[in-house]
Amino acid sequence: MANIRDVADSAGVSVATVSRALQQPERVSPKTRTKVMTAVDLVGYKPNLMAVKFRSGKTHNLVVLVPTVANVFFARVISGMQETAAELGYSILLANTLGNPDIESHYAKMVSTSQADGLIQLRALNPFDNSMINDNGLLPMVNACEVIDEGNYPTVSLDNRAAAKAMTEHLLGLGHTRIAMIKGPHSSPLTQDRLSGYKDALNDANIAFDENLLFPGDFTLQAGYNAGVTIAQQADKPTAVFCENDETAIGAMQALKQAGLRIPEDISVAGFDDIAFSAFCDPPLTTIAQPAEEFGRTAVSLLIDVINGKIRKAPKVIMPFELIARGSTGPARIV
Amino acid sequence: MANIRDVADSAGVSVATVSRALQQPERVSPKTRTKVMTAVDLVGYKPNLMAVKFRSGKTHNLVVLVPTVANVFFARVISGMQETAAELGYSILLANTLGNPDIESHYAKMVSTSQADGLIQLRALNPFDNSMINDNGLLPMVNACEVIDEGNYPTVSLDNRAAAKAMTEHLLGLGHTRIAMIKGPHSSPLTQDRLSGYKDALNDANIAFDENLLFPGDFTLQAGYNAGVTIAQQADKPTAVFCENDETAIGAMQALKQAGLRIPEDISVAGFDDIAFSAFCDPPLTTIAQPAEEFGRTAVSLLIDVINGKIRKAPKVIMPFELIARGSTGPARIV
DNA sequence: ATTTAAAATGTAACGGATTACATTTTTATC
DNA sequence: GATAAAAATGTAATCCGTTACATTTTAAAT
Repeated sequence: MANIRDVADSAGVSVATVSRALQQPERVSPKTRTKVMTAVDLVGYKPNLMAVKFRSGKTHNLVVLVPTVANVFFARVISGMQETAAELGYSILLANTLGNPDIESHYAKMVSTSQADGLIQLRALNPFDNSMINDNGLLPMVNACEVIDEGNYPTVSLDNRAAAKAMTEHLLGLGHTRIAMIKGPHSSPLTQDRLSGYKDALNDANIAFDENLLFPGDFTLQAGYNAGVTIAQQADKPTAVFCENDETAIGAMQALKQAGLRIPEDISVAGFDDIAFSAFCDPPLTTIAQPAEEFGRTAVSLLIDVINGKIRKAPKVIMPFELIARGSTGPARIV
Repeated sequence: MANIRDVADSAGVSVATVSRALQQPERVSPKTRTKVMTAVDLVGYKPNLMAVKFRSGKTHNLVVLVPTVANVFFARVISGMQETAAELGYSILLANTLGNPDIESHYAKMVSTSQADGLIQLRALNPFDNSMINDNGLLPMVNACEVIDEGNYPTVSLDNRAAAKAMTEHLLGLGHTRIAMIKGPHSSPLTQDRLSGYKDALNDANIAFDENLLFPGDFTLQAGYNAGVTIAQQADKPTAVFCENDETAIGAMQALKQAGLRIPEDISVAGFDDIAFSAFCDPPLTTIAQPAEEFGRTAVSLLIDVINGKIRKAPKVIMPFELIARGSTGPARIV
């Protein structure tokens, strides 16, 4: 591989001149510029960006930890990230962690080992050991979507509690009083927040919270299906099911329909996220839309501010949500 | 940030000794090893991997170009990649290109600019200009899933033609003779191959190919829906629709059902890919399953062989497929 | 033509870890 | 205890651009 010295030799100038001709063309005479460009082509010079980044100490890489890119919601967030990153001259190094702590740690260490300038987590947990925190006591990091309170990191999140409350109120407004909830993974603060919002709405409506209407899940189609099967078998069925994400809802609908229940006539189903499939399932799913791409854009933009020291107090950005009412929810069946 | 010299000073040894204590502990005395380790902790030393990679010329990074991580099939492929890469000590730099040539080029250049050792493309086109081809005339690259013939690159692909033929034969076997096809994007060789397989089967069955049974698509839910609407409006409807991917099929089913057609009684629908949603839609989708994770594993493993110069003639790996018959296909309605 | 300022170019240090080669220390052997 | 061999450690070059500082060339002004 040709290096800058080969170009300098070929052009008959010094390496400094070559560097200037490439980085700040106005600093060299037009004659020299031409000579250098010709030499670059001649020797097939490609700058070794590893060397550049090594010397400058700035990699212009951002690591993004995603539990799984297979989550359609995350995919949209990532698109937004890539967009803003490209605009600001950064690359996204996307780490599909599969929840594996080894993979998480491997990629997160890219920051402390100078391979990336900052980190965005699209997940809640923060199990990084201190080896990942740099000397200032703070890793350049932003938490998005699933947010933790601990730590002085900027966050971009939804008011999940308010959104879940809004959805529950939507169901209450349709006359439902026995509303089941299929939860997300225990470890996720989303699950806690959405559950709280659900309870808030019940409370405001003077309906007692019933532990038996809570079903476990993990945000997957299969978990939703399993919960749906259980619900369909119950003697005293709920008239509505609020699922903590759309995958869960789609899985649950499948089980409920297979059990002979009509949606929404016999039972209403609501989701959360508004993934693409939700508009195309049968019936189309009532859900909470989140500005996914905007999550990504905001997170990247915040992270770059952190990296450039432009942020003093860590901002906590709350994004707006929208309740999308579709065919999967309807008036409660009179029992 | 503490560097290796700080450690050396703190431990009272030379930098060479520190390096050896960390890389090849058996090369230094136990006494020294302890001193060095203590110093490492004391000064909070984290090796600058940018420096290491710069000097060694090996980044142990692999760039993966994906048109969109939102494609659930690709998400599985990526998981497989990450798995094998981690095993072999490599990191995956995932580039969600959105089909944007600027983004593609940006990430692909990471190889020629020494920021990554190799490249995997999960897409067919090969528009890279020569600036990305290094001096040996060949970029360390593997094409997976969507494969091009040109170029002497290893490939991992499915026999899409055979798979499409198998699916068409499945439909023919159910008595269908008017089988529509909703295609993928024109630019994709997958589309060509799957169309060829479809024609092969028709040909073998002595059924004339009918141009009017071909509908455009682009692998999205919306495109499938649009095609479904068109099909449902036709006077002389086909009795089966073969979609070139599952998203398309799910979108099409939605439109057909909304138009009052029963699936599969009135019309059968088949897809391709076996994404997770396909088992949970209504009715569950008959489709072609591909070993997605295995695609990823194989691609990474091949690429690393290429990087290490272990490959002479570029292998062309063909992965097996499986037809998954579910509820969306049934006997043709007697007309 | 001379002086001065501005523009262009060159020289060399630097970033952080690795490693070939040189040197010192330890261990083994007689 | 002397000598050789082996082990441990140190010195300094290296990877490749960038850039502060030094020097040379060109242009402008008198």
